[in-house]
This record gives sequence, C-alpha cells and structure tokens, in this order.
Amino acid sequence: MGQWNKRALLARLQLLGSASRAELAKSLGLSQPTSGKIVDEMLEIGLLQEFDEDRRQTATLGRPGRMLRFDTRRPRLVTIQLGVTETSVSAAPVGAIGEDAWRIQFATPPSPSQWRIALGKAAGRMVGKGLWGVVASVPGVVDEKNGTVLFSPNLHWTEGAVLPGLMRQIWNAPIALVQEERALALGHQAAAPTQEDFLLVDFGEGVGGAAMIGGKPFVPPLPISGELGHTPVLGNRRPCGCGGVGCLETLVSTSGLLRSFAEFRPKGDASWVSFVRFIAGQGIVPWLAETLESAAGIIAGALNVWGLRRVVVTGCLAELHPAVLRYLAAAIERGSLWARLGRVEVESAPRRRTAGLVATGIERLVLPMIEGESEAANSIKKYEHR
Amino acid sequence: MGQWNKRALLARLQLLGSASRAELAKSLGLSQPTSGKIVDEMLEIGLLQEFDEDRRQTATLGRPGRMLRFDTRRPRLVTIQLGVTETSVSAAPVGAIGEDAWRIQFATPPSPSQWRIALGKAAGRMVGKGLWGVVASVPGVVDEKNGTVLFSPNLHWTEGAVLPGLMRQIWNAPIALVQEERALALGHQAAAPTQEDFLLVDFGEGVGGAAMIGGKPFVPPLPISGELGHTPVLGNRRPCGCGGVGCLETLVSTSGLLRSFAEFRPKGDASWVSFVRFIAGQGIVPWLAETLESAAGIIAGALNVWGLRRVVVTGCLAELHPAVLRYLAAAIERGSLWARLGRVEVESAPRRRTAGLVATGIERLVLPMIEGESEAANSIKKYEHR
DNA sequence: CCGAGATAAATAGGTTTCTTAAGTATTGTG
DNA sequence: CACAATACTTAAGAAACCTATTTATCTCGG
Repeated sequence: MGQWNKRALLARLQLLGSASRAELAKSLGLSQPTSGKIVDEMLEIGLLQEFDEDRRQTATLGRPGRMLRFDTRRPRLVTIQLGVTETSVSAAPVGAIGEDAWRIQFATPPSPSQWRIALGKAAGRMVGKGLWGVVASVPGVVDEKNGTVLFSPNLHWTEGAVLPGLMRQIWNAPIALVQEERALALGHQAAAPTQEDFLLVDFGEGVGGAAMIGGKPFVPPLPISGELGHTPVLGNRRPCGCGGVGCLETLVSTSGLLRSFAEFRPKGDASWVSFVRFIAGQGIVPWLAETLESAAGIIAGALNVWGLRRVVVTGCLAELHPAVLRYLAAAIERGSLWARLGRVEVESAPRRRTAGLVATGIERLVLPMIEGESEAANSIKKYEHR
Repeated sequence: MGQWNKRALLARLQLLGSASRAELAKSLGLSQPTSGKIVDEMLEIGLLQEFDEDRRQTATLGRPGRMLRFDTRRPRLVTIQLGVTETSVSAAPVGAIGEDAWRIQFATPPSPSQWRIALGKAAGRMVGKGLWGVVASVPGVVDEKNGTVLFSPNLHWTEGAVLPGLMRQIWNAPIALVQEERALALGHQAAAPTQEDFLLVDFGEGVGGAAMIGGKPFVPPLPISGELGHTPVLGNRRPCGCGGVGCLETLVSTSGLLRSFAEFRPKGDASWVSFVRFIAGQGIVPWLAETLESAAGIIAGALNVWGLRRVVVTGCLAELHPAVLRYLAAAIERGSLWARLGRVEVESAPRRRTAGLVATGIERLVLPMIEGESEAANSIKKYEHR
C-alpha cells in the first residue's frame, strides 16, 4: 500500500525534471520526513542522484535544497527500437535526456533468428553489467502484457515470434515490449511534462496514434488502440499490408505519399527528398489536400471519442513544409466537436523514442523491482480474485 | 489514504451484489478484521445492510456468513432523468435493484424556471428526510465536474443553466450531474458486473456512446467523449440540432429513422409503432441498411480507438426486429480491427438509468461523505499542487 | 566577519491502519 | 453430543505517515 507514495514521488520528479526533497514533499502534500525517507531509499538503490544545481539566478533565502534527479551516470536500460527498416540499440541511464541518440544501428533482418544474431553482435559492443532491464519498441498491434506481437502489417515476421524470449537469450534481465506509438507518446510527455493530455500521431512506414490521458498512457482493455492507420478511407482502393483495402495508411505513410507523388508525376524522381522539395515549391496540391482531409477526419474522430483537444504530430509529415501541418490542423479543427466550445491545438514534435523507452522501463521494470516481492505478490493475489 | 480499502470493498460488493465479510476479505486480499471493521462502519452509517440469504441450495460446512448488500430499505438518493421530452423523478435506496421504475414523470418544460417549478411539485410528493443527495442525468455535452451543460443540441435551454443550483433550491443536499449515456453505461455495469469493458451506445432522441474500461467509466480530459452522434456521414445533408450538417444523429435517432421512413413511404402513417411493424414485415430495407452501415462504421471506429470488443446497444434500435441488431452487429464486425484477431460482440440491453444514477450517486456523493473532511481536504490539497 | 532570518534536512515520538494470531460463535456431520 | 469447518471478534504488534523539534546551511544587513 505504501508503495503509492513512492510511485507518486517518482512520477512527480519525472514531471519536474529535478527537485529537492522539500519541493517534492510540498508538491505531493507529503510530509518532509516521508519524502526524505523515500528519496534516501531511491538514492541507495541508485535510481536517483543528487547533483549541484547552478543557482546563480535563483537567489533564494534559506538553506538551498539538495537537488535530485533520475540517475544520469550509469546505463541501466537497454533500449531497442525494432523498426520496419532499421533496428537501433543503445544503453541509457534512467535519467536519459535529450533527443534520440542511438549507439548501434543495423538493417532489420527478415526473420527472428537473424534478428537475434544481429542483436547479439550489437550487445557484444555494449556495457553488460549493472543493467536493470531491456525495453523494446515494436510497431503493430502489441500485447504488452504477454510480450507478443499480434499483428504487424509492415513487419509480418514479428507476429507470433517470442521477442522477449529472443532478447532474454542475450541479456538475462527483465524485458518489456512497448507499442511504438505509445513509446513516442511517453517520450513526448517526458519532454513536455506540462501537457498531460494529447493524442500523438506518428506518420512513418505506417500511421498510428497513442493517447496520453492525465499524464498516463491510455491503457486499452484489448492490446489494440489508436489504430488510426487501418481505418478505411472512402474511395481509396489501395491494398494494405493488413489485408484490407483502402486503409488510411496506404495514403499518408511515407511510401503511400511517395506512391501518390509518383502517380501524379509519373516521369519525375519519386524520392522523399524531391517530394519535400516539390511540396515546398508547389504548396498543397489537390491530391495532397484530399489525403490530408482524410487523415484529419480520422484524427478528429479519435479526438471526439477520447475527449482530447491537442494533437502532437511526429514523423514524416513534420518534415514537409509547415503549410502541410497548418492545412492538417485546420482540417482537424473542422471535424472536432470541441472546436465549437474551445480551442484545438495541433503541433509537430521530434520523435523521442529513447525517452519513451526509458519511461516504459522505469514503469514496467524498475518500479516492480523496487516494490519487491511482498507487493508484487500481493497485487498478483488481488488480481487472481477478480 | 486508508480510504482506498473502503472504496475497494464497496466496489467489490457492488460487483458481487451480495457477500459476507469473509468473502469480501478473501476476494480483496484483505484480512478479515479489516473487512469486518469497514463493514461495521458502513452498517452504522446505513450504507450497507445485513440480510438472511436463502441458502437451501448452498449447503456449505461451517458457520454461514452474514450476508451483506447495499441498503435497500431507505430511499437515500433522488434520481432525476432530465430527458428531451420527459423528466422522471424518483427516490431510490443505494441498493436499488431491477429495471427502471419512475415514481413521477412530467413533460420537460422549455425553460429552467418552469423546470424548477415542475420539479418542486414532484418533490412535494416524495420523502424528504434522510436523503443523502440528488443525482440527475442530462443529455448533451456535460461538464460533470462543474455541473454545467456545455452543449445540448436537443435541449438547448439547459446550456448555461445552473441546474445544480435549481435543484439545490428544492433539496438542500449534495447534487451530481451525469451525462446521460454514462449513466446508462454505469447502469448496465451494475446489472452485468462481469462485463468490465464495453461501449454502450444509446439510440434515442440522439445517439451517444459511453465506454466502460476495466469496470470504470472512461473519464475524458475534456467534458466531451463518446460523441458518436455528431460524426458527419458522407452524403447525408440533413441539418442537425448541433448546427452541423449530416450528423449520424439525423439518420439513426428515433426522429431520424421516422423521417427516413416518411420519406420512403410519403403517404403512410409515420409513427414509431407502424415503423416497427413495417420493419418486422419487410426486413432490412435498403435505406435502413445504409443507415445501419453508417452507424456501424462510426461505432467500429470507436472500438478501434478504445480497444474494446463489446458493444451494448440500448434504446430504440433494440425495440426493432432482432434482424436489425444482427445486421448492425455484422457491419460493426466488418469495421473492427479486433474482429481479425478475436471476437467482437454486440448485444442489446434495456436502459438501466436508475441503477446508473445510483452508482453515480454512491461514487460522487456518498463516498466523499463517508471519507469525511480530513480526506476531502487532503485530496483537494494534493490537486492544487498539480 | 557576524548574527538574524529563512529554508532544508534529519530526528523523535505519536497516530492511523492493517496484519497476524488467538479466541468465540454457529453451522453440518458422524 | 462431540468434532470439523467456517465466520466473525478481539488483542497485540508492525508499517507507514504525520507533527513537532532540532540541526544544518544559506542570504542579508550591518
């Protein structure tokens, strides 16, 4: 039961970035001794770190607090991004900061066993001691609880593969799997902690969304949610990797956009770079406008269902001319019910996968570790009786 | 903090319907003394009730447990349904059971002050003592926290009206406002406690949805969610009360269906009864099929976004021939991503508004009362610091 | 440089809430 | 009627927090 305060304190510290014992106590409504006790324990474990803050500007009265943050010194989590074309691996401390910086990258091989081998090689070049766990982000429909991929239109070989099993052969540590867009949403939350409610939409090889509600990722009953990419678009006849026809993903993913671009200009160079240049020059051409309208309609529907008013766009759309995002934003606003009562906001942001993976690792691997047997057993017991 | 167990115990009892102290303790992983203490306190207050269970079939060894349930004897909550055409009022005990049975009904007047007067008359004919609170369900976009209606296409006069203020003039007791579909979802949950995750869709004057996730109503960041009725349907040009054009609600609400019916058969009797008879005879005529397809697409979209696989349909669609529901179910299944991985279920159910209102009352009025000042103050303090 | 004021952290002691352990009560069974 | 089985109660102790107090460390003004 008392683990509640621990979690709350760590969550608050994640939100604040750094804080003193007293600040944490005040902001949580805890007493200073309690806050102090928890912090001491976390320092002991190596989860938190004291550091000297540069406080030349904060000329405040009284004894200055000893500032705390998540430990940035020691790599604790192996973070893996299993992407459709590339796999990236690095080791990050729990206090990882800044943009994504991948230590090791390799082309994603086409089978589980080859992936395991490539991953093993990568692991050989990294620290192996003091690790607390391994977190991997995977595209598709992911059952995070069981660590399986149920459905992956763009990376079929992951379906049914026991990815945690493969990884455990390399690192003998706890392992967590995260759905890709959820990791991105958690990463954005870490970078912009004041935005507690938003829908992150990522445009890449596929299109997916993940909702943050009250600063927490929305956890659906089924291991499926935010599947915006596989909503059928009226009039679209392109076949999708999912087996369906006309999915949004076939229009507005990188490959979908390039396909439209090539169809529109059959003789030209259909590379992403030339597409970006083309749009910068020509503006929102009609076929692009139509595509954006479709995407906006689906996004607006998700906003109406979840009761959200902020959209964070990451991925390839954010690389295009800003007018594209503006057009999308206007279209989303038209479809959103909330726009009649208040403001709807659409913004673009960089992908912050590492931060998201680390946040996942803390939540799913580190906290259970801290809470130890007693509590874990207890919560399991409680679950059984449901 | 210890209020956690109280809430958990009451929630569990709500789920089980009735249970003994020992059963509650075991099912929650609590110790018997704790369970016993909490129960004693609740009996004292009058929230729970001991009763003799008929146990001729449960011939179990040992001392039989003293069965507990929510008190069914004393009316504690005034439950009000402010409907588009009718307002219904009754007083219910916290252990209210069975289908809706409204004590007093009157046509909903067209203004706040007239409504207040009619309500006052109704109150005169009811018990006034020992009441714990008043719960009212309201259609539209409801800010439950502030007790205001932001938007109500079919009952415009409620927008901006201070409904809790009006009610407090009549009953000087705590008051809670609930969005109508959310109340229905809570009511269904009470009647079918094992279904923890579902989307309730009600077809009536309007069309609205509410999601139950893990046995709890989904609480959106904005006071808007599940607004299925105001999703535009391609090709539909009917104007909607919301100011938009082509909303689903204009097709599939009672009045929308009747309008289509009248357009299809201009000379016939366009009453609901004759429509029901017509469909029973003719089956799913093409225009109805199209309407159902539109509704199903929007419902399936919501399932995909929320990660749900069960739809509970209440209201006018459930009154039509069963083939209508079957058609709708098949169409929903086609649009649902989960249908490729597992089963999707669609069922109809009666409206259980009283149960939902009572559940709301317990959650929002009775529990805070029980937890008392100390805790309330504490949680408020915690909130401020966010 | 020093003391006063201010704030942070640590310590001590008390409260609340649960749990474990050990009764007591009430049933069915032989 | 004794005995096993189960439900409830009581008593004592443990865990987690809180309040109050003390100690530490800073700024500021002389």
